[in-house]
Amino acid sequence: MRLLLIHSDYINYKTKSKTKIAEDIEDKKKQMHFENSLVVFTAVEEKDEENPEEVVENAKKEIIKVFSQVGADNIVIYPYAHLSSSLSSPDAAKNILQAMKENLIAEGFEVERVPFGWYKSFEISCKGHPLSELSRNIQVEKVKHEKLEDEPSKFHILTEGKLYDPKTFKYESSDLKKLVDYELGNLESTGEEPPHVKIMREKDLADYEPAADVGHLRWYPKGRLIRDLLADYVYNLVTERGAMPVETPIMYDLDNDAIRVHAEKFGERQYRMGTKNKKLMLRYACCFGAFSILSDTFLTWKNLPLAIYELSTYSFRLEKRGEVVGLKRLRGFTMPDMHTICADVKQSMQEFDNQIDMCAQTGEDLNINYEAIMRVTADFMEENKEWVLQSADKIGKPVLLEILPKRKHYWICKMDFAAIDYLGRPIENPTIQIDVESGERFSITYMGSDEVELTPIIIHCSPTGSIERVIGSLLEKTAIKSSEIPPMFPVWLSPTQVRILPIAERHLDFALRLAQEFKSEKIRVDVDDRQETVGKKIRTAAGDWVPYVLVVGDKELVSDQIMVNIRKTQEKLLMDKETLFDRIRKETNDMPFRGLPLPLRLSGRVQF
RNA sequence: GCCUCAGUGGCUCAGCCGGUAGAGCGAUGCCUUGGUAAGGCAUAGGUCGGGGGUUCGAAUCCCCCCUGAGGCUCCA
Repeated sequence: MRLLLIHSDYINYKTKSKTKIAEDIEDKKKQMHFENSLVVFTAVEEKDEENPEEVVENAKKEIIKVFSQVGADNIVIYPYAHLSSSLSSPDAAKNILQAMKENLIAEGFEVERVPFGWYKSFEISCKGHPLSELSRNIQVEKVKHEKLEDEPSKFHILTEGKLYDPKTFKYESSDLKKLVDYELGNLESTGEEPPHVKIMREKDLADYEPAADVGHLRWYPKGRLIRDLLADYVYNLVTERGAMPVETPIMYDLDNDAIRVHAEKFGERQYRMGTKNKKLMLRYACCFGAFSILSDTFLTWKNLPLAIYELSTYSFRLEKRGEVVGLKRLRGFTMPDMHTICADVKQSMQEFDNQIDMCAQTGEDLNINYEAIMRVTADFMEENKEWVLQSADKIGKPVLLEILPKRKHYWICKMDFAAIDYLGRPIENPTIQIDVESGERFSITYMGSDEVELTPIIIHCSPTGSIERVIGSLLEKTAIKSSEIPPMFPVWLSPTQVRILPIAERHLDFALRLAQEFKSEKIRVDVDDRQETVGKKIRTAAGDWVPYVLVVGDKELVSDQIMVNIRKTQEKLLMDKETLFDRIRKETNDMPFRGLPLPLRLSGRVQF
């Protein structure tokens, strides 16, 4: 419910003509005048119908609160549809407005309700003091009868084809133990901030954008580079496995039934917007665009399985304020999202197995330890027990298995991979889900081998999870490992891979020529040409987490050997440049490369 | 959204039982041309998150709002 509260010197209105939904009224209510009134312009919304008692109660409290602050004499409830783009039915609105009036009268207030469903003229004089114009959004809790009836899930630890009780299982991995504790609600909190938040700002990767909504970030060049490299990585990963990249719009029309029903599964967590004639939602995943393409594509059984891929820059989820944190939980985030059309459940299970391998691969490539949770419905487990045990076993270590007594989402089987952060809490990253609802809902069909139209099964898969969470996981890991190795990114993701420090000004030309050689080897290099001491420059390079720092002075001018500081091992080694080229090439392997998005010379840089 | 805590130069923070805003880092300028984690001196920079209130006087006390952190809950 939306309220606009105006403390007025006076208000008068006059009914003009009826609309189709007009209520019958006495003559005296056709024209009225009130003085020193708190006028409550009210729009009753669709979601209010779920719990009318509560919305009336909450609205009453809010009105009483304002009333007592402004010192009005009476309350005028004025139906005003234009405050909302998702109105309730007229009957529900009339009932709720009437209930508001009666409840307020019961509290001893003088209340009048302006007729509903009439075209009216009105004149209002607003007092203009600070509290004289207020708007309120009255929320209702979703009625939680579903929750109450839910049987709890059963949890097991699954390893080498056998099930164990999570409470008594002997954990070799402390990460898995932490994940299980979290899932079963046994995790005690430390009350600290996850370290990645500070690091992402200190290292000029990303920051909160105060001019946007909560949970939307600005990305500086270094952070942008890492995002792009990770995006390139996932793109290569999925296209090599046959997925076809597409790009789809970020907003969808809620008048489309399939979209509305799918969107409603997400409830309040959507950004809604509208134009004059349309109600729109911002996508919270790529599903909408992907399904829309697939339902318009003619598919036959020979095409399946078939995968399309999109990197959602951005997906939007209106997470609750207290849930939004650093890179871990955002309202605008970037998610690689692949949808695979499978002929039937059996084929989807084969694909699911392949995608487990792909997700596990990302953990290895990014050097992040993932613990896995497999979640299945009881029915699915019963029918496919052998397969579930085998698939989970592909992880190569114990996984947590959740068995849901009833299907309550669109999936019957899913696997989630989580990294564990510095504070021992999971960051959910890759995910695979077998979806048995969306094919039908979005009218996706394919021609079977006997020329009958069939509905496919769809797998959702994010091979890395959101890009922001991947970066968050990498940063958390640096904090966890900082006692063992100096914090740094993998070399292929390091914004500066090699930094050259000329000792004095006369070495600058040499340093710049050397830099060009690294550049042409596709290595991101920069030169610290600032008028600072070597000690200071070394310190700055350490702060920038540069993997290789080269000091060049008089000796290097006359020799092939360069003094190289290696961050990872803390060694200082003399080597020639070809040796270093090889070393970096080996370390960055087949990972994507992009050039340095910053000035080559440190003296030309700005601080963000 | 609810509960708890916080917001002071670009950054990290001190000042907070009311009485003219401080430091370090960074920035700028000058000196120093230096071989491995902060060279020296100087200068600039703040409506103390915003609004309202109490007071002769508010960074400091009170109220509302905004932003951030933690928890609850939910997720990629």
